[in-house]
Amino acid sequence: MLNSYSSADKVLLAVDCIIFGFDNEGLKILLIKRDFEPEKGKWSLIGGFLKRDEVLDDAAIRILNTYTGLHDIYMEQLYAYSDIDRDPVERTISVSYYALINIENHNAELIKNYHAQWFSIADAPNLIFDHDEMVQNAIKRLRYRTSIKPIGFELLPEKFTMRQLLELYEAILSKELDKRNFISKINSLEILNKLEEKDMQSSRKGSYLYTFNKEKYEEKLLNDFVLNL
Amino acid sequence: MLNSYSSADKVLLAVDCIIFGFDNEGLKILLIKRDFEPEKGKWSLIGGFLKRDEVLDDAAIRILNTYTGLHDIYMEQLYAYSDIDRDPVERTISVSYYALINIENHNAELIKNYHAQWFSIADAPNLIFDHDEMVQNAIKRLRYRTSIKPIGFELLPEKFTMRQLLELYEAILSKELDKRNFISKINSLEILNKLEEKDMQSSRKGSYLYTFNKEKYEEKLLNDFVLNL
DNA sequence: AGATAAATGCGTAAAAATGACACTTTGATA
DNA sequence: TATCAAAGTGTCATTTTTACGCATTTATCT
Repeated sequence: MLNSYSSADKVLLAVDCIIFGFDNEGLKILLIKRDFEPEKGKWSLIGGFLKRDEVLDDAAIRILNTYTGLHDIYMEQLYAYSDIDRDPVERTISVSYYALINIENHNAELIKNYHAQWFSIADAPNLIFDHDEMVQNAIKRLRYRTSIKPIGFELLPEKFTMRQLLELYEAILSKELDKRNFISKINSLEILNKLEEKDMQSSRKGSYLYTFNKEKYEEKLLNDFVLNL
Repeated sequence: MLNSYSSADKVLLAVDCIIFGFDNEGLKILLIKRDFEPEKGKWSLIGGFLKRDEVLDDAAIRILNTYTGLHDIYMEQLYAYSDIDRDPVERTISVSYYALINIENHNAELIKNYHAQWFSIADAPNLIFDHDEMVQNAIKRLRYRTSIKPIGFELLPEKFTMRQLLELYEAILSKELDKRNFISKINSLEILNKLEEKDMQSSRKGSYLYTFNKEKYEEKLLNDFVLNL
């Protein structure tokens, strides 16, 4: 009985996480200042190596937790990067994962302790290796996802205004949307609960707060649709 | 200067290729009868191991060539599969690639010598490991691709009839399409050249042959669109 | 009390896309 | 020359999308 493919080469397999967040200022990504060589002190995606007895999805979760304290984050696999010299130390293939999370919910404190930091997409620093390319591809995927699945549950606070949702979509798609049409399209998805309560920060009149209807939201997640914004 | 990440585990990295082809009979995939253990003699995707100094894209090309003699095939990366026991011999992560190719152009002879064989999607045998899952995901991706990029250049003969193109789309999407609407939608893409020449096999009247307008086709490949069939 | 500013809600006209549908043409064959 | 089988071709009603307009509501600011 065969117990190894002896002639085949083994390589290091890494995972890098692109974590998107959103707040009043716009779409952000979570980066860390690398605390080991090479490129120590430079900004990078949150990454680490796959262990021998670990599934990639789990590795992504573990690595994210190790560097940020974040847990219960659902990430999706994106792409495997394999340029020979992408990591100058040793041949490493890296599989990228991405997630959307709610910045407020996820304890800025903890992230701080771990030296992770949010950056606006627009003015993020240059990243090490091929991480900038990974981020660009992740943004592309995020845009696509936006057109076939509802987005927001993961990125907005529990209660949010229509304007916030609109601004989220505008930030992801990086284009302006007509408020009236946007509202009626979103309403037609039937994934929101309108609350009695209003947010009085934003204006004198105040704007109604909404929450996501979790059940309907998840139903929509299962069955792709086309959302034309 | 650091020259290894000594504490990290190394793993085998494989590539598996899902090769789609099309002929009068419909959409097919190319499989091989495994000539080594484990699962020797069973049907499987065309796969092999990444070499230490090789990029994944190149590995896919090399492996496909090794087992089928095919060359100059453009493949796209799909997904990395990493279940712990997906390969019973040794921990192996596999990255799947897929391609569309023209069955006729690619020399049935050569494929035969290499023991590779075309199977209709519908009645392909069960495959080893997680290869069935890989195929299902590739079909999903192929359908998606169909809705945002033109397809056919890779799958049809140089000259083809509208009916052939229609049947290709029907095979990929596995649904019937209205001939008249299909033709006008395809024409609106402006990627076809209508020839003077007719194909007289198909009917007494004969049907016009078309070729792809390579330039416009590739322009469309760059800029995604939405094709609603 | 009145002005203000933003949110909301209703509406609609024009443009675009979708989808359903049927008859004519053609060349080979008998 | 009548028949056949497949190719080829256009119209129109409906729905969806888009781009706006505008009157109303309401808490606050003066």
